[in-house]
Amino acid sequence: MLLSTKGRYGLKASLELAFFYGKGPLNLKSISEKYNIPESYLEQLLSKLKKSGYIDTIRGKQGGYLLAKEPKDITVGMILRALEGEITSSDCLKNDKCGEENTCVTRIIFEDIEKSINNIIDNTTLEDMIHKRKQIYKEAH
Amino acid sequence: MLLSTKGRYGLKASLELAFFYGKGPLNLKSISEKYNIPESYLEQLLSKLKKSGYIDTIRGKQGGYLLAKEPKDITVGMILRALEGEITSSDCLKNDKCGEENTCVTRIIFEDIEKSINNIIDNTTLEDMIHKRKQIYKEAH
DNA sequence: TCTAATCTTGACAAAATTAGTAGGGTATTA
DNA sequence: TAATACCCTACTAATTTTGTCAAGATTAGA
Ligand code: FES
Ligand code: FES
Repeated sequence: MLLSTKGRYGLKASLELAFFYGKGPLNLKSISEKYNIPESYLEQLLSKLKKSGYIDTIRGKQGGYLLAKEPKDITVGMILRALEGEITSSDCLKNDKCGEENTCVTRIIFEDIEKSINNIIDNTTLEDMIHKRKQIYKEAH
Repeated sequence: MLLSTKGRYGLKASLELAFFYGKGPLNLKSISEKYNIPESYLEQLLSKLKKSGYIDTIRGKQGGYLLAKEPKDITVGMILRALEGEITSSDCLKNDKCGEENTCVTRIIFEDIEKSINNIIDNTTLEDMIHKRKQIYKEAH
């Protein structure tokens, strides 16, 4: 499996923040309840996203989390990498554990897979996803 | 990470068998030594591939493993799925743990990723990889 | 000022998965 | 018939995932 719940939870939360961009902070509980994500776990994820610079926080009453940049300037890849680390098809690509180095054929296909994954996640912004959500709602109603 | 060592080891071994297709069986030790894969571990993987019908075995002296079909009839996807189970970007796609079901936007991107992965692994056969290996050797020498 | 709401931090723990190890059993053939 | 090689199951170690918990810091608003 490419992504764990970290990426899934974190991306959903980011998307929620993107949806509220410009409308004030969202607190942890509201997000964790809406998407049924354990509060303390989500907290850790949002903390990572903050350290990576994608999220800002406001402490104290009425505080919460908000996107640090415009939705169009945050890609899905940024969020996923902040949470899951490098997104890779096989870790031999990063740590060359293979031994065959330059003549490994298996490597070629792993690279192909990885390129196509990166191509998707690096070319989809949170704004793109908001647009898609709007389309979905239109179709549903 | 999309693939564990299971898929990596197993794909390498399968490729080795594909390379020797029609030239008699290869024994476990020769493969495990060549690619530096723990013997007993590889044994388990090859056993799975046998149960899935991609590999035949010959017991006893002079025995070993051989591909059960022509390299052109075995895809990378078949091997990987036999070893790793369903290849997926996020398991919410299989077990709909999400709760939003039909209106989940996050799901869309996971589906895109998965399609592009499947597109690659289902359209690459072991024979394709053998051709690539030959090209690589030509370039290297 | 007091207090409740909120994020902050770091340690801890349970569960699941991965990556092996080990060893006895079975079939084949030189 | 002995050596070779696959077969099978159980066990273990290591790692990662998926949380839980508690004490603290900050702030808005009564
Ligand atoms: S580099 Fe990944 S298997 Fe060779
Ligand atoms: S279906 Fe996967 S996050 Fe909604």
